[in-house]
Amino acid sequence: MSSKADTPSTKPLSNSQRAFLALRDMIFAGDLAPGSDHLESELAEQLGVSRTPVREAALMLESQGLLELRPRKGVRILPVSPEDMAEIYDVLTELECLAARNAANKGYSEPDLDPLAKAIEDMEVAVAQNDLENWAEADDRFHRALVLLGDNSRAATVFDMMNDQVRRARTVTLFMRPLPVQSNEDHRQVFEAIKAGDIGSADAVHRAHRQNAKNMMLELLKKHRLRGV
Amino acid sequence: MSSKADTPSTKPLSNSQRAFLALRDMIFAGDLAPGSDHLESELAEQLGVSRTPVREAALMLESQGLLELRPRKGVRILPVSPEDMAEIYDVLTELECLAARNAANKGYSEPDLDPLAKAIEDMEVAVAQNDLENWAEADDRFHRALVLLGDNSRAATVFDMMNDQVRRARTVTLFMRPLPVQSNEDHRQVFEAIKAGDIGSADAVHRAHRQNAKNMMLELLKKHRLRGV
DNA sequence: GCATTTATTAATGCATACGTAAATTCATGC
DNA sequence: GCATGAATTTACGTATGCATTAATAAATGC
Repeated sequence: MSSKADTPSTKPLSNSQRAFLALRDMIFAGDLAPGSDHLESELAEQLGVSRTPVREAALMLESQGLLELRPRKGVRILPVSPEDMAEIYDVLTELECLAARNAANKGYSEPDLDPLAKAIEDMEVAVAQNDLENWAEADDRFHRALVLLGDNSRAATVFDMMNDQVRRARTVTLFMRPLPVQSNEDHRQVFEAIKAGDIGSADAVHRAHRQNAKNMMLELLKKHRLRGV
Repeated sequence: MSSKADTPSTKPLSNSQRAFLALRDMIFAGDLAPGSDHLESELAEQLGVSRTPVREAALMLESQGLLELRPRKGVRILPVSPEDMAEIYDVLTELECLAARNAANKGYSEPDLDPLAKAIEDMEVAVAQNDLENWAEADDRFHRALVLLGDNSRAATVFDMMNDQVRRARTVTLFMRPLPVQSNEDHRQVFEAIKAGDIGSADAVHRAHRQNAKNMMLELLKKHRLRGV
């Protein structure tokens, strides 16, 4: 599951870009554990390339806040503490609410909102089937579609960065949480507000939705003593 | 003028980091013009290092949105269109208002707010002396101090990135704008709201302040036909 | 004279080599 | 047995070299 739009055009990826994606996936999959150190040379060998592309990938990942280059200690996968997660949720909330207001303000027609509608449907089906994995995927899709409708590429880029970290935490906490019934109701309300062009409501409902998500996540991290995800 | 906190500790900067700072400054100073292309080898020669640190610096600058690496065309300094600037201001507005609310909510004592007070004073002196350069510097200081009081390191990092771009545009437009008298009044109101712990007011006042700044900047860019700053 | 193909150039992406400085091990003195 | 200092290892930062391939120029055919 990649956060960037998967362009179907088959452009030849450079080794650096592949290393970037590979390392990112390894971090999300937990193959590179939070807090762990890894030598550039080891990673290079694992990926079957020289140190150069690994280093370049590491520099990019560093500016995305996923790891840290520490001279002579290797790259350190940054753990995300509950306090970090609170920060991340706060930023996400602002950016998504900005998007929700912009979307409501633009007077989108129904087809434009299809991605939102589809994601909502999928979430409802998933909840009915008790399928949390598919729910999480559709939930992610909803939030990203919302941000795209906000039509602010910089907000979208920052959203992707932050959302990556949430995804990482969610893979750990997904099965600890109750069924997201209220969440689905929230999404529908946000959708209706945007469709109706009700800017204030879109912001308010989505803000409350995100606040709940934040509290839920922090509760889970606290309850299960997950201090560095 | 660096956006990162200037740590007084004299740590030996690597060539890559120096190249990063040097290139960034060259972009802000206009030595590397928006839209211009530059070969890695040229830049390397200018900076007196090999291509490697230049490349690493370019990668970092790319993820900050200041330039773009285009195979065989060199690095391209990204121009910032008025539409881009609108996006940037919208993101900045959200992050700063988040900070203003958080700051108001924390119940800071007077000494904590000193950086804000000092910046406001300096701005008033600068305006009285018709010194726009010093005003801009103090204004920047105010906004950054505000974000720091918001106590969200991720928001601060993103703020720095976006604010860099505004600074670049402001060096061009600074002397086209009227004296920022209203702006100073706004700052004082934000300060008072934070001191009083009035979250709603801090958000509302600062939001309006930022909206004005955005409109002013966009007007200037439009009026002077500056389509790629 | 124009289009198409071939040859040349040149800049990148990447591997590799190497000096340097940190970290570790070992040795030595007390 | 411990601390201090010397020797060694090691990982990084950076320079360099080279193969690849896009871009440009040249050449050929019609």
